[in-house]
Amino acid sequence: MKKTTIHDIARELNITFSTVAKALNDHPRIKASTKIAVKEMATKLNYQQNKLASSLKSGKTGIIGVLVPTLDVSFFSSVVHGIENVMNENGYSILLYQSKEQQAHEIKGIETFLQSRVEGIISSVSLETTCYNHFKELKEYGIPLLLFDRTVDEIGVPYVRIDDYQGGFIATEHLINKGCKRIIHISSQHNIKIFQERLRGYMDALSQYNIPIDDQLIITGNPSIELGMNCVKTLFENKIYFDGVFAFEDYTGLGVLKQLNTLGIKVPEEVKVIGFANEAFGAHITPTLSTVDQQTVKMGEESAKLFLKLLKGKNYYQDKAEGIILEPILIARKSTGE
Amino acid sequence: MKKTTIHDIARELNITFSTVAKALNDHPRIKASTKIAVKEMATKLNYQQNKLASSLKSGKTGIIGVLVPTLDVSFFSSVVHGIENVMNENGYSILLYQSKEQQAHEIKGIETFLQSRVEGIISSVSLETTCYNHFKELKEYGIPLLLFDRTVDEIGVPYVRIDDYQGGFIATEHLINKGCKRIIHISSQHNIKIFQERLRGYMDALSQYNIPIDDQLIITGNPSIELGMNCVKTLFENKIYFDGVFAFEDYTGLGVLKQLNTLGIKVPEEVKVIGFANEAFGAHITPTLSTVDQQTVKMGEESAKLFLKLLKGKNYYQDKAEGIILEPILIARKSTGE
DNA sequence: GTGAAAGCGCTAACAG
DNA sequence: CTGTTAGCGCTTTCAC
Repeated sequence: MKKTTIHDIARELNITFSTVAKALNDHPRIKASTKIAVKEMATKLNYQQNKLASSLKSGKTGIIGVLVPTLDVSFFSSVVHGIENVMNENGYSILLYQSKEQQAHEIKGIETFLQSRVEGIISSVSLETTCYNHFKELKEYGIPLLLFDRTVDEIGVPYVRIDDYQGGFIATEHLINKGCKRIIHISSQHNIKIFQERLRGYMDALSQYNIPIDDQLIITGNPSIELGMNCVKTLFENKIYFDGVFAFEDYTGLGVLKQLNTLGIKVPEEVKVIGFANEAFGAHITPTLSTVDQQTVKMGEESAKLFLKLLKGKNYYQDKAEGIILEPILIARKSTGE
Repeated sequence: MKKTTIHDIARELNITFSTVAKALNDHPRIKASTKIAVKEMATKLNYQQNKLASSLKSGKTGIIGVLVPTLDVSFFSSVVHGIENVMNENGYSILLYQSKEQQAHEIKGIETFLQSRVEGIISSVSLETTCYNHFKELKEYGIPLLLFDRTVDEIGVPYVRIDDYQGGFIATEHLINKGCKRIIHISSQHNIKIFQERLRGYMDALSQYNIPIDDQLIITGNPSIELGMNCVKTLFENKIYFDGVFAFEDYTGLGVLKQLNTLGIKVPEEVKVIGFANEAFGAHITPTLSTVDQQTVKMGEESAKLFLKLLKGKNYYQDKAEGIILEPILIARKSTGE
């Protein structure tokens, strides 16, 4: 069935389509009575405005591209949830793309967005991205870009993330306060700023409390339960003593708990463990896992709000990129003896 | 900066824009040399096809609307993850909308999709939807619609879901096999088919094993940890004996475990518990929670595949709606004594 | 108040 | 092999 257009409405009412267009857009110079007539006819004919046409003409699509590594990780889906909420309230729609942690997909996603003439892009950089030209070009083209969580300074665009340095610091400090002296830090093997910041927070906390930094105690790998398990196994086999573990994300922390349990090492009595991200399972496992909350939904909402605020200003790209740093929140639970 | 169009390319090359258009679309009657020249110029000028214009003209947007209650529940985000994967591989983009479990938002979402001229909609019905006209109209308009998980027969469109009856049956049967005689079922207060089917499976399993159905043992409420906790508390206070609980979803099952633990009732020795959905936390809590897996990512992928298959046929809406029923998979863990 | 007309950037006949 | 032409459905001056 053919969709009805403003021409159909015009024909029925014996007026021109341009009058119909104005009536539907509540143009001030259109008589109230014809506005009513037009709108009645519109609903009668099931008229739905063709946004393709109006966007083509007006140059505004009302669409924001959201590019994330995957939706199958609660962190990202929560953030997207927050983004969609705010964007939706402000009349924008979300075009969704998953990079699958691959640079090639990221590039394709941005290309798709450009072709769809999105009014801006909100993204979190994939782990395997090493070259940022596809993001930098957006800036040159004047397409608004905002990065959240996995931000990259070099790109120089507005950003929203938590203070990962602070998060790493308070997590480590918490372990120190609970009496830990030899604290393992498990981090990422990837060159991702947020993980490096957590590491920096870890090191500074140790320094501040006069605990020597031991390279043996810093281990890297790919975020996973297995990583946590393997770390503990290896440390144990190499007879490296430790009494605290700060894992850069909760699944790795979970692996640590599992392996400690397998080895019969008591948590929190012998070893205390803290993760990062406040994944849903942490509050329900035994022992409950201490962690650092990243305010995911809020991160999405703040991303959308900052984006819209900048969009409403004259030029999105100011002299220096504005950003929001959310506070990491320590969630102390049983795994650190709370 | 003004976006470059085929006219810009044409001007640079002293040919007409229609030749450029054909060259870019690899039209057979265009000389190889000019195709090369055009494509080189296109990349040189950073040309990006304007899909708004091409969609407007061709009537094909390559966009699918995905309407789900929320992304802040891992079930839905996993399914959307699966949908996006398959759609992306097939050259489609996803326009995302969350209904927030409200009929009004659902209606607005569909309206947005219609205005954006999506080529179809994949959705899961909100809990608070009582009137399905907004979905039925899509069928009348000939807009392809596919429902997953929370499907509604009355709407009469293609669907993908698991066999919830079977899921309810095997969950209950599992408890019976483990020796339970008085099995609580916690279900939804909403009139949602999938939950009613789980209930039906529960009742049939009891009947088949000659266990009387006792209305006292069937409780309804809103899916949540609190629901599970309150159910156990109430049963206990009313001195209603039970030795098994089948919760219609995992969070409710988790609440049951928590409250049983608080009351000092041993799981699985005194009471066995099984949930439904295989949420991420279930494998990591203590005791690990038995559950029924819904194959979420596969559900998304199958939804997209069936949708695309029907779309490629002559008419999407056949005589009778085709559907895929995925098999529920019993995940037996410690909470049922596995 | 309403109408006429131009044009957004592209596709797809049809003409040469 | 390339060019001409007519729209897709809308927004937006400018005229009346």
